[in-house]
Amino acid sequence: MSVKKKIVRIKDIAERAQTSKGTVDRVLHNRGRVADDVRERILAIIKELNYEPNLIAQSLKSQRAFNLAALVPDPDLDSYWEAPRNGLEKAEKELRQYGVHVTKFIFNSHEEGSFIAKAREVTREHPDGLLIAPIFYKEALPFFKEWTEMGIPYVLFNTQIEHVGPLCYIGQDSYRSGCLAAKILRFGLHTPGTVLVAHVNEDISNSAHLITKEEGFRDYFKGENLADTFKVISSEINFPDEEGPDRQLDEIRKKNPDLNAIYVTNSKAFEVAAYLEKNGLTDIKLIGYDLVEHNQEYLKKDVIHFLINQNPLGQGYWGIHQLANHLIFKKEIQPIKFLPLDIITKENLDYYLDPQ
Amino acid sequence: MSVKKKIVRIKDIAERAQTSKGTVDRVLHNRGRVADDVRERILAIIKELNYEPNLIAQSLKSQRAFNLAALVPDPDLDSYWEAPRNGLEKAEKELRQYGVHVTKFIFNSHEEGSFIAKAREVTREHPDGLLIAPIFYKEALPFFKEWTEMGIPYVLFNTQIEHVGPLCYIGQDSYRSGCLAAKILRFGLHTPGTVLVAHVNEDISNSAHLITKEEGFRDYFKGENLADTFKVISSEINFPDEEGPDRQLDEIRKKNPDLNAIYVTNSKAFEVAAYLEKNGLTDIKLIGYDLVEHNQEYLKKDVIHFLINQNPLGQGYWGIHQLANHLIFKKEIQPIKFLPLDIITKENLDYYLDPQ
DNA sequence: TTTAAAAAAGTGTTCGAGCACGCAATGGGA
DNA sequence: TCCCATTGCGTGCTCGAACACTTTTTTAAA
Repeated sequence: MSVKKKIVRIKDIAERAQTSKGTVDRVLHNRGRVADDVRERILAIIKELNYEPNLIAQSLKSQRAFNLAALVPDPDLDSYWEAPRNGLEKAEKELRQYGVHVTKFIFNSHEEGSFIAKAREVTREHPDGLLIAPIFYKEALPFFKEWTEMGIPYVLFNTQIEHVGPLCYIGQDSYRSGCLAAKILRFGLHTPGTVLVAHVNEDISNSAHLITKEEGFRDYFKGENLADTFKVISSEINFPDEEGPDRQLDEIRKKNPDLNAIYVTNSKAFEVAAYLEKNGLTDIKLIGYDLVEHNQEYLKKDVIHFLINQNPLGQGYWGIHQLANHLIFKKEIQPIKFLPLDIITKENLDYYLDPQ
Repeated sequence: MSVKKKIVRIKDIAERAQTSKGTVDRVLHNRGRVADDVRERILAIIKELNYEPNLIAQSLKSQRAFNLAALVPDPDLDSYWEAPRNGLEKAEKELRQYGVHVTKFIFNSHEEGSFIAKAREVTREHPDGLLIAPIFYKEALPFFKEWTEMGIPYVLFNTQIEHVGPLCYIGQDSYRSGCLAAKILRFGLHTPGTVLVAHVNEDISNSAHLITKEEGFRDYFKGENLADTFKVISSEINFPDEEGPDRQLDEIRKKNPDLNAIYVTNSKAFEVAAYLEKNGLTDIKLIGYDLVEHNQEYLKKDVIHFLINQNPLGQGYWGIHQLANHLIFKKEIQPIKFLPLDIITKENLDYYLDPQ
């Protein structure tokens, strides 16, 4: 017997309280102008009937526009940023019904000045909410203060920054991420040797999360009596576009002939993979991050053995959704939303490329 | 300059076509009684303006109730089925606004008769849609025919059955799943030896997907010149609750002293793990499926090295959503929705336990 | 040409919540 | 007593789509 569930409406409450829906409405929204005894009676009935507003009718009526801003690096300069853009566009599409519109402010991920200029633009725009990839730590700080004062909620993603009062952070637990990388490499290491942590083409001073990854990685190899078997070294490998990492890697291999695994802490594993392939180094295990096209190629060729997916698409997607949850649906927001550490191989790659 | 994005309404289309919203409505719903030339004009305008109906207004108006049924095994008898239940309850909660209500029909996963009885109940109830875990292949077939005739769309999950005309299947690609398990084990295997595929406490005759997993697993070890290095054997290991798999596993080890890896094709890896732990067999690699509690324990103790998550929660969740997409939102449904093959270790387990 | 039937097109109400508006009752000051 | 401000409360329109209902136009038969 499937009985149709009764929905409690404002009108029902009004009838029961022998008053009108206008009055109930005023009580619900604390708009005042209601006699105390009537308010008490209405509140009691609301509780008794367990009234829950019909979100559908609610959002149909309100129809207000929510202008969100997204401050993200240019995907044309670093293809890693394509995914967050797709994610936020997907969320925007879903939420357009609710009046959400996202304006993108694209900056050059290699120039602090460009970031500052775009951040200023955001301030001028005065959006209802902001999604930001704060890859320039120092430069971003004063803006956080400003936006907080202006009452603009902002969601951080990709790079975790503590104590700046964002609505929430979306991304990975960098420390755990390092542990996981270590665990996987260790599972595939058959002989004692040296393991390299490589920070490729990234300014470490602005990227605390890469350091955190290294910590997690090193701590794993410190535990479980692995310290005697494996030596962990780390290196910043920077080079201009035309060159490759060849010179630096040659040097490292000369110093450590027993090098048998490399952990690349960002999406640039393909640079190392190209080097390994060129030199026929098939017995060095390689693990890196993110499903950018070049990484996928080498993953399919088994030059890169595993990739950890930071789910950049999900970061963009959930970032916009968190803002919507806060602004539109008035939901409580968890200050940290860690996304899963997805382990990717040739065999399960497909499922992580285009979500549903 | 943030211009408010114009939303295209039926009325807008009507105005542009110099007709009334009633006519546009008839065109949109193929209700006929519209002159051909007018219909053409309206369709052109709909395309041009890229009209998308406002789902909010739509569902506010219709307010009809959708009674869905879920035919699933009892979680109290096999805790694996807790997750699908949670998933479908989560989906139900999200969709309650749209009038969705899910009635659960719980059967005993060890008794065909119980399945048949509950399936009959479903038929009697005549729901608007059905989500079903068809673990009893032979017994389910006649019901599929019946439900098709009654016009009840049904979504299969967990077990893929071909050619019965479901709305869609939700679950994993079993073949790929086997390949992946092989790939991971092989990555950790340092010495030649024997690899066991174990079907634990499951009636193979009713579980084609376990066979498919084994195929994928074997094919991986056939490729890449691994056939000389590793021997793959398989075995059905069945035992009553009080006993363990000890006798059978002892025997297998006696015949294959070089056994160095075991692949359990269902969620019962913990049974094998208990055996390995008891006998101190720390150098046998073990991989299995699903995050049931016992598996988690042994994963944390590193007795189980990896688990592949079949995302049973997601299966329940998406199953209900697919029905809703079909019934309420009239979306085109892909006949197969493969869920990702998530690789789980101790380090990333947390992120897969409670979704978002 | 008239007329009825059929086809085509237009109008108006409904869903539940939000909010503007307006009316009635009360109170205080002159 | 009159006037106006304040408080309390009710009415009615709106959002966009769905659909029942009415009105207009066309077509075919007499």
